[in-house]
Amino acid sequence: MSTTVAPQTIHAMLLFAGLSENEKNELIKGGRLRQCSRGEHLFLHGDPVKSFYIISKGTVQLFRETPDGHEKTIDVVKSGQTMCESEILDSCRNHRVNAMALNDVTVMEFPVAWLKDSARKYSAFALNLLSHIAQQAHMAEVEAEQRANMKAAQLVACFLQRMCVLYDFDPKGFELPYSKTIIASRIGMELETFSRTLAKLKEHGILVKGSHVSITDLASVEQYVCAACSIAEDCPTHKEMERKSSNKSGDA
Amino acid sequence: MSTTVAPQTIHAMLLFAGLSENEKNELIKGGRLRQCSRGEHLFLHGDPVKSFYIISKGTVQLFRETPDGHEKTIDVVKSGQTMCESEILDSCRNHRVNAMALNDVTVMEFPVAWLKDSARKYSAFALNLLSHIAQQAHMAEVEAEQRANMKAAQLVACFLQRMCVLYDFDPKGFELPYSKTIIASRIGMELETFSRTLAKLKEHGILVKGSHVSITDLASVEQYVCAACSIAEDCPTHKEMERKSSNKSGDA
DNA sequence: CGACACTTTGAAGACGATCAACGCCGGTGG
DNA sequence: CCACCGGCGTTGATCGTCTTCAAAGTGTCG
Repeated sequence: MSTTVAPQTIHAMLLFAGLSENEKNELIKGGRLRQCSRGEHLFLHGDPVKSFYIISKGTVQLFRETPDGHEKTIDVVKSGQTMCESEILDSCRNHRVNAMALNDVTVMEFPVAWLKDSARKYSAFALNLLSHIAQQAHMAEVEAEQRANMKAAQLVACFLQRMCVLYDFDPKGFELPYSKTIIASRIGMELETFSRTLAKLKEHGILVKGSHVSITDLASVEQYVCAACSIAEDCPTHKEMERKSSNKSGDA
Repeated sequence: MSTTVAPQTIHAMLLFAGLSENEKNELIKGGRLRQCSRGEHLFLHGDPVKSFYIISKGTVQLFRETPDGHEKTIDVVKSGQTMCESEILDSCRNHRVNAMALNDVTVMEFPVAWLKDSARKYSAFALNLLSHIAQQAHMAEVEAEQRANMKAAQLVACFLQRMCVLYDFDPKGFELPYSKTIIASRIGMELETFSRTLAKLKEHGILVKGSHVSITDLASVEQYVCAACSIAEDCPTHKEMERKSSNKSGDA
C-alpha cells in the first residue's frame, strides 16, 4: 500500500540519511505512536504546538478557516511525510492550521524540543532537516508562481501529475485518493470550477470518470502543462512522469 | 540609511546569533565583498549556483521570465537579507531566477560549500539557519494564502504596510523605495491594476501621490486589510504597525 | 526641445466565483 | 423493499474582478 510506511521504513527516510543505525534508533526512541481515526483532529488552529509529526500511515488534511467562513485546504499530507517542522523551527507557540485525519492515521509524535535538540546533537540530521525545509520552500514557491501564471485547467493537470508521482500511481489509470471537494480546495479553486475543468481536460489527454483518472496522452499533457511552466526543465514531477512513460511498468 | 548594513552590522544578524565573536569572525572570513552597480546582474536564470549572499547595501530584484515572455518579480531583497540559501540547501545546480541590482549594491559572497560546512561545524549556526528558512517558508505560505483570498486593494494595502515595517518608514509619509512597475510585479498584478488600486485606496485611509505614500488612517487600513486576513492575530507586520501607531515617533 | 521610461486612464474581454437547481448514490428507518 | 435523507458532484446562468490592448499624460535627462 502506498499510504503505509512500516515502522522500520521510517529508518529509510531521507531525514535520517547519513546516521548510523544506533543514532537513528536513539532519535526515533524520542517519539511515540499515536492513532487517529477518520475525521479525528490531530490539532486545531490556535492549539499550542506540542509535537513534530512523521506520518506513518494514512492521510492528513491541513486546512484553515478564512475570515469569511470558507475552509481552505493548505495541504494534504501522506505517510512518509512530516508535519509542523516549520512551525517548531519558527518557534511558533500556536498552530496556524487545523489537522484532520482523512482516513485511519498513524503518526509518530515527537515533542517540540526533540527537533532542535536532535539538530543540535547530530549535524547530519540538521543538514537533512535543512534540505527538507529548503525543498518544501521551493515547492511552495513553485506552486505560488503556478497559481499566478497558469489557468485552472493547467493547474489541475499539473496537480494530477504530481499526485501520480507522489502516490506512485499508474498514469494510465488510477483512483483519486481523496474527495474532489478536498482536491479542489487544495488547488485553490472552487469545486464547480474543478468539476468543469476535469471535463475539459479530455481535450488535453486526461480522461476523468467519477473518481477514476486516466492520463491517456502523456505527451499532450506535458505540452499543455509543462510548456506553460517556468520551472519545467528542473521539475522533478515532470522528469518522473517522463520516466514512468518510458518504463511501461505500472504497479496498480 | 535603512538600505545599508555596515560590515560590522553583519555580526549583529540573527543568522550569527549565539556565536562568539571569534566564531563569527571565523565564519565571515569565508566570504568576500562584491560590488554591483545599478542594472548589473548578480546572476542569471540557469547560471550555476556559486554563492550564498548576504546583502550589505542596496536592493536586489529577483525575477523570472515566464514562458509567454512576461517578467515576474519573485522578490525584492534589501540590505540585511540573504539570497540563495534555499537553492544551496536544496542542492540546486542552477539558479532558478535572475538577480539584478536595483541600485548600487554591495554583497558579501560566500562559496556554496561554506553554508553547509558552517552548519555542520557550528550547531548554533545550523539552528539559526533553520529558523531563518522556516520563517521564509512561513512568509511564503502566508503570501500564497493572501493572494488566493484577498482582492487587489487589500493585497496592495497589506504590502504597503509590510514595506513600512521592512524599511522602517514612517507610515504618515514615505517614498516608495522602487518603481511601481516592480512593486506591481512583486505583488503579482498588472501595473494598470496596481495604479487603479492605489487611487481607490484613499477610501481606506491610504493616500498615494506619485511615489509618495501616506497612511492617513491606520485604523481604517487595519480594519480593511487585516480583518480579511486569516493570520491577522499572529502577523508580525500587523503588530509592528500597531506599535508604530502608538509610538508617535517617526524617523523620516 | 525631444527622446525615453514610467505611469495613468479608458474600454473591452476572459476567467473564475457565486448562486441556484438538479442528479447520483449510500445509508437509515419504516 | 421502498421512501427519505444527506453528502457529494455536476451543470447552468450571472456577476465581479483582473487582464489586455490602446492611447495619452508626466517626468527626467541628454
